Amino acid sequence: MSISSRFAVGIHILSLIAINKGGVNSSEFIAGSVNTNPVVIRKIMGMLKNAGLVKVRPGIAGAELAKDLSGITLLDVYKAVHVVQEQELFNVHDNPNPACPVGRNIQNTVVPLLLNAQLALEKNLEHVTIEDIIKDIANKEKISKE
Amino acid sequence: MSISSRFAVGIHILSLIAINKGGVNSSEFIAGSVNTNPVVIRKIMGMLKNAGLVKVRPGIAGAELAKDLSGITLLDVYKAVHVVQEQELFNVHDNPNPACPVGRNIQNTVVPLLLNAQLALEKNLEHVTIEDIIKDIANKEKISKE
DNA sequence: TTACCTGTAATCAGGATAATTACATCAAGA
DNA sequence: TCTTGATGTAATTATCCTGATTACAGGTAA
Repeated sequence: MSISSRFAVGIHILSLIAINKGGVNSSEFIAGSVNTNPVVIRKIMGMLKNAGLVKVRPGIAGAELAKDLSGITLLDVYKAVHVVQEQELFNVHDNPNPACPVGRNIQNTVVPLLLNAQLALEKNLEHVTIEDIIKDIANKEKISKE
Repeated sequence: MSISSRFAVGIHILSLIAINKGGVNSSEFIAGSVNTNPVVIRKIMGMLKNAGLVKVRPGIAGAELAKDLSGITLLDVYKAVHVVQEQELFNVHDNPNPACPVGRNIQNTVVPLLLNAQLALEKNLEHVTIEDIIKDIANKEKISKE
């Protein structure tokens, strides 16, 4: 099991739009940087648009950020691209045997614990913004030029 | 995307073995409580055995815990049943374009952040033991009898 | 020997992913 | 207005994982 790369691609897209501000961020241009098909980019871009992170219009080439860099967290992206259903990171078997003490209690016992773990993950993602990513990339570029 | 229910079933199995201590925990018995096929149980049991959490022997009915209840954490179970590959909860697209400043840095920038989030999840699981689960089940049973 | 268990390979349907083709729709310039 | 080139989306495909199931090899004890 692995969380879809849509998430990482979403981060890539937003970072690229931010860094290439002024340039024309068409789906083909972005696909070239991500190294995938433009349709894949447009699909993910649609999700980012629905989440209010990005402005795109049919027929007009290019995309812009709809929010300030520092106002977009990785959690925003994660939720936007629907890589994990709400409260469903962990799958729990259903229909355990109600005639068994373990069977009839396991769900109520385990589900809150797993939700808690999922929450810990998501809280962590909330503390990083696209601005942080951009700064890190700029930093790495600077270092490599030295 | 969803993390395989093997994890929840693994917890179920260990809890059942603990509570039914003294009884014969055959794969068929456990399957009856989980409500699945005995082969599914045996496969997961094999993983729990490889991880040193459980003792089972070919030909002999029943399984026992190989460790103390309080010494088995949810993280132990999670790792035992291989629901998430080491350091691969998040999938990152490969071969981004090295000719692009974002493309050539995105992996080195994003991977550590995602690993960090995965670690937050796993740390959380480490703080809960099978003993906690058993106590919670016992508690819920007691309440429901009142 | 018989009966019953564990271990495991093989198969199957169902669902998700990522890539791709095809096409409808829209906007702007010649 | 017509052409060009972009976005939006449906449909298809190969690949992979899951969970259930059948089948059978091998172990253990009465």
